[in-house]
Amino acid sequence: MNKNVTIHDVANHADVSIATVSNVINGTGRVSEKTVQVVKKTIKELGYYPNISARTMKKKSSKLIGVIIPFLTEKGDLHDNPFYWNLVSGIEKISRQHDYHAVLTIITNHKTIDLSFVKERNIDGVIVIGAIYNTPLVYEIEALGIPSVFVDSYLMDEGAYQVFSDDEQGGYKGAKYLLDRGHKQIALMGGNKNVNGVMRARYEGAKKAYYDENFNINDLIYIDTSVSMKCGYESGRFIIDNPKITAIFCFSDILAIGLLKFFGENNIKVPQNYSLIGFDNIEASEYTAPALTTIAQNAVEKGKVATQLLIEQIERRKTESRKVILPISLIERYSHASLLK
Amino acid sequence: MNKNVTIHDVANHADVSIATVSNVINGTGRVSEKTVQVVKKTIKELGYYPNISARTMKKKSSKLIGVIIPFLTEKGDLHDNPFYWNLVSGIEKISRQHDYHAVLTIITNHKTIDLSFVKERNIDGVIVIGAIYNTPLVYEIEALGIPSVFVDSYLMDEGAYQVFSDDEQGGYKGAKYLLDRGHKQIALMGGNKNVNGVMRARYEGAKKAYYDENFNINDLIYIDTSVSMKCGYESGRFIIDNPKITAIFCFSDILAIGLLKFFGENNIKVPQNYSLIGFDNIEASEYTAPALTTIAQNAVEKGKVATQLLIEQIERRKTESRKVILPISLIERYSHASLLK
DNA sequence: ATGAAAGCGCTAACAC
DNA sequence: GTGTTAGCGCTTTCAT
Repeated sequence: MNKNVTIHDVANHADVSIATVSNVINGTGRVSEKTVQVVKKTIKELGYYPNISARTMKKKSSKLIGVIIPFLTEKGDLHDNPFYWNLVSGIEKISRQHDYHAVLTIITNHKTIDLSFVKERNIDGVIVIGAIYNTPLVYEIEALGIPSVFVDSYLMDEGAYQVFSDDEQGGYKGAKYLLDRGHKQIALMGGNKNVNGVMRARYEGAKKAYYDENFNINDLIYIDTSVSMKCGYESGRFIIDNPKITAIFCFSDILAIGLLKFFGENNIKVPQNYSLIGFDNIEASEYTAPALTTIAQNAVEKGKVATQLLIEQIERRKTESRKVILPISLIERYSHASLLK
Repeated sequence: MNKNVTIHDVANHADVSIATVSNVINGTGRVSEKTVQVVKKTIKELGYYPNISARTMKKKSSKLIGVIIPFLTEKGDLHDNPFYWNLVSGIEKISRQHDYHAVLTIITNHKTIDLSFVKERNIDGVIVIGAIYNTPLVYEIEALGIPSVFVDSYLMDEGAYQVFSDDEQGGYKGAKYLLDRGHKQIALMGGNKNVNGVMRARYEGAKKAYYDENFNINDLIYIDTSVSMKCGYESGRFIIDNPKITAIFCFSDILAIGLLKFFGENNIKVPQNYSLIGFDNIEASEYTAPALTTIAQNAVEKGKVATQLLIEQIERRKTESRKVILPISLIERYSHASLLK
């Protein structure tokens, strides 16, 4: 039972001063090799662990990273989107590698943002997921005056550190892929693109494909919904009510999975009756029937990159860039067909 | 720019001592109503936030909860199991409600368990997910000598605080449900039940159903695999190679989703050719074709309960019990059929 | 009802 | 190469 072993105990046992112990621990100052060994041995014997709170007080750095996840408390509990978990596990991994720890905070209600823990705990930097441009959360984060990285946020602020996937390219690729196969009347399905930058970027990408290929932009329909299987399911009605539509490009695999259920129940075949493309490439997208053609992004990687960017900021090392755009790719599976002969 | 406002600043501005300010903040001691008001006003004006590190040093309590998630770094990256995310969001929610913060730690390699952060950061208590009985992790956690709650761990230690679903009852219900419908040759599919208590409990439950209903226990097959869609898919071969099997009870919806894909590709119909039951009731289980009959458990709730139990321990309030078993229920959907006329 | 002061465990400037 | 010491910002005991 080594209760509360402090640097003093180590110093006493090793017969040196606490300053020397501190130097050994931090690799600072000049300490003879012999002393280093003695001190290290004593540390081990005594089962000494440095007290990070004390260190935090001196250094004004807690080695803590705040992860802020805003949940729109609407109907669709975002609980069920595996995307977050992947992101967080990427964040955790890199944090740990650099001796940081991740503190999770889920903000449920935008009206009562409470960022006080950042000051109270001397949080070194924060990673914010899916913030929305021109929103109190963004201002409050920036007002904190500490390093921050925004993921999937599409802030206009050029100075902000941001990480996102190449959503526009993804939207472009998906739409072009469909266009190339003879689909002209495409329904896009996603979250509110006026507010959600990710959705807007994907939408803009799809639109660009229409322009580039000289198709009529009016044939592009946007179904504005929430990102959940349920909403994907419920949007099915609209699609079959608009008989011109031949393909649907869901801006989330989650939506596509819901829609697939609706189609199944109504005896509509994919890809025979409709071509369907998803977005995200979540694991389940490979296991739908038919397996979903989708735009892949890597959430774990996204979390890792965001954390690296943050830590570089915190430690004032060179930061390669303020904005990292992760590549996406199209995974061809079996939910699409060509209309061409 | 209120940089580093301390209790001294507040005391100066309010023209009281720091002790009084401290008393106001903590609601301790006797302070006149008037002073309270003045101090509170000053705190607001100055934008003062108490420094938790300093408080931690005095009180030996950090208001930090460690969440420890062991990942078996095998093939199946557990990244993709939405279960964890639900659990964690439940933990985070209750933590925040009680002014704690959750620090995530994912232990990837059992050989190098590093729990030093618990001592270094004065972590008040830990929640461990899916630990395995008689394993170094468990000993090290218990050696920490701080409050802990084990989730889904099935430790034999009667003194350990534990939370899990009624897995045995779930196994029982699922098997009995199938038995009642004329299925005798049932394949169970799950993780290694010699090591994983959750799987063992579900298995024992299923076995019990066989006993209770006087069926031949030899007709119960256990397919030992890893919990991933891929493994569910790959286990399909074994099932069709054992023609007596008429029903499969997957101890995770994830597995059932994988198996469903195998069946689909091989033109095998569910529930016409096989009855299929899952476990967990993840959101996707409602969106498979056919929708999955499954045993439901509530991961968010599990996280919440575990956190409550932990905080009660930490704050030495009465703890109702050391072991909480959450109820499960059977959700009837469309992946099963009766063999009876 | 309020204040003075000790001390939590550490780092870092400075002295030796 | 090593030791002394002054805080970091707070809580808490003990005076007043």
